[in-house]
Amino acid sequence: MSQELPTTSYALLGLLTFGDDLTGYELKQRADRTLRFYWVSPAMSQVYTELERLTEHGLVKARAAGPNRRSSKYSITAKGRRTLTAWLEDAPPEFPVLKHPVALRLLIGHLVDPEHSKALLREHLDALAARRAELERVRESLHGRDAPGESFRYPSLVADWGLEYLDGERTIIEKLLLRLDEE
Amino acid sequence: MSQELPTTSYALLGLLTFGDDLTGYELKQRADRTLRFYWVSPAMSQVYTELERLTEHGLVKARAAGPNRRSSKYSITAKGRRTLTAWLEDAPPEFPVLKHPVALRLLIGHLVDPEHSKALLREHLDALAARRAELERVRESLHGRDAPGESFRYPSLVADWGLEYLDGERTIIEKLLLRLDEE
DNA sequence: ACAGCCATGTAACTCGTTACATGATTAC
DNA sequence: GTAATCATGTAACGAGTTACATGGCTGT
Repeated sequence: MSQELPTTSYALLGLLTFGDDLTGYELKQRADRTLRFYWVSPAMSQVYTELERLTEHGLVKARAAGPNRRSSKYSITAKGRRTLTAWLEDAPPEFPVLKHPVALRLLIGHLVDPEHSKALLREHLDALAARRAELERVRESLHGRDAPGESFRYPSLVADWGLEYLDGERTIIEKLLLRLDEE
Repeated sequence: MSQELPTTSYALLGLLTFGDDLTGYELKQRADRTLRFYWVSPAMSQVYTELERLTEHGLVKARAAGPNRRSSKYSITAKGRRTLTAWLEDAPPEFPVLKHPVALRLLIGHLVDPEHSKALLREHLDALAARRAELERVRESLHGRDAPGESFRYPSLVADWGLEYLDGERTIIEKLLLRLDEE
């Protein structure tokens, strides 16, 4: 009863609980601004597939918006809200999964020149900074609606979490670079 | 030329570069002690599938060990070593992917009682501590072969990275809990 | 008129999983 | 002798991707 859909379905359903109706396209954009940092942002085609499945289960409902049946907006249903809440309350979360191509490469660093591993880590620092800037922009867009009780309270908490994670990673990499210099 | 196999294949191939030959079963065990923390530890059946594929590509070679053709050991070939090194040098790493069920749940925390979100985070602290203990045990098993130039230098660097990551996550969660108390 | 974005959807495919089947070896 | 662990493999499936096809809308 508590996890009969893939987690990505619940994630997308959750993005429809912020008070507005979205098209598939807009839902993908919201995923790019939120889910991407803590989960995955599904491909466009996957978003449509999920919306179809959620509709079949009665968890969302499409409303044709324009006169031309394009741009139909999806909204979460009462059943969808109940189902999502039950999932939150009953399904124990898995431990996070990290797929870290940089750590994986460092693991077998003995195959390449140490300078190469250092360059790898320095490039990762750049990528981290870029990712941080993206998330910082998202975080700023929530300002003003992020006080306790307001609609973006939780998204802003999670964004702060993400920012601190990225800062922590930067610190770790810098220390690793120092250790690699002691060769 | 540089990424014509899934990353998991290269990862398993990399685990065969530490100077010993392994059976599929032993390879899975090594993955559980290393890959699990920075990538994924593939299912047993997947390990055998990958070994088959790597054999087809000439990157590993099986040597029947016992008299009974069971327990055949796999070793990396010269071509496998060249291919893996080329992958390390030429294939630019993707940005890490984090699938974080706890962050995902907190994102839609407005659907549940704040006490529930706090319990979620406290349970996550327990899970983090357990994971840390596992990794700490792995880290300790590398002591003595982890000096610069020694075979487990890089695995130990990555293990330290993992430990610091887990410590950082703990700190972040503790701060989040404090902020949630200000409701 | 044309570029670029908005918008939806299908088909083929890959990765990786779970469930299942099977048997050898080791410890008690 | 029997339970646990070692060890290998197959089959069915699910989640999600890329590539492709299509067409509407907007700004210049």
